[in-house]
Amino acid sequence: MPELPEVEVVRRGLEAHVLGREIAKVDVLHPRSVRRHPAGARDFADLLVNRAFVAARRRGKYLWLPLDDDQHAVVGHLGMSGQLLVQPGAAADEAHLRIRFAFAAGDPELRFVDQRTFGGFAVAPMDAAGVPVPIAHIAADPLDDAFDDARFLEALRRRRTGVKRALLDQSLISGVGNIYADEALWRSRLHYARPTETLRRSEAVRLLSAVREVMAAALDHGGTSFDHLYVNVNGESGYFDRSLDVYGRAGLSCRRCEAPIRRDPFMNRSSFTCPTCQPRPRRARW
DNA sequence: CGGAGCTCCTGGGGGC
DNA sequence: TGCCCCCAGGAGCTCC
Repeated sequence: MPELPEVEVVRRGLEAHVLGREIAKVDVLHPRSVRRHPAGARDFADLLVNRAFVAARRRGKYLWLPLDDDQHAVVGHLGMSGQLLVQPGAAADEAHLRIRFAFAAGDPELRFVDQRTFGGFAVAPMDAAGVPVPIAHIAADPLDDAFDDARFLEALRRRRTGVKRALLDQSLISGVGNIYADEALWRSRLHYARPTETLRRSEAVRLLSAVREVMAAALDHGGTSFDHLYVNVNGESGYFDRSLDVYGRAGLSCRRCEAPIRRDPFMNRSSFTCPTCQPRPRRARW
């Protein structure tokens, strides 16, 4: 389950391996992987052949590769299980290979492998700022220079929802998934059901700092992975679950106070909290 | 229009 | 051993 730091590692890999190379052939092996390309798989491939990627960019967990026509980009999301692999053409196809990008100069080729097919790609026009139109509505992520702290803190406290829901809302702040939301809330000692409108400014500031710390720590380790499905662009698995303080630690003791970590159902998934460090607010909202 | 809930998908794992 | 069901999750969509 790649989160922002893992996607950044993939972006760097793409930058190193696929830029400036003429695309010779694109095979779409599963239609669902191009479902965000309305004109279909054939059109997706035709728009890319004889073109080249000139950059590798990211916003939140979205990646895009601008083309040498200066107008379009391949844009996509890895979803839960997506991997971008740089592989020799002679390597056997992976069990869940969905898209193959082969280059005129030969090896290596780029492969999109995705077991659960939540991920996918499209060719889309870019807006004046160079952002693909389909993702122009996504907020900046907290590691982006363009992220406006003051504006985020204001918008957060104007919301009328639980603080974790707000963290997961990509129109407010992008790139925060379930794992890092729980980690950042634990660090800042906030319960997921805390109503956003009751957050003191200092608490909101602490929370934003914690989000950045969690992401930065993961990036330092070359991307976090808690799932064998996650593999970086070179196919090497990152592994960093020792750094997790609460996520997935139900019943284990809190690293701060030793109380047993609890797991609660949350939006058809889970939230992990320390009942002592993160007491449930009297007026809970989620 | 903001907020909340549903849906897509696959394979690992537990229960029986 | 085999079958069934639950679970993981981002984000687009729909509904109120």
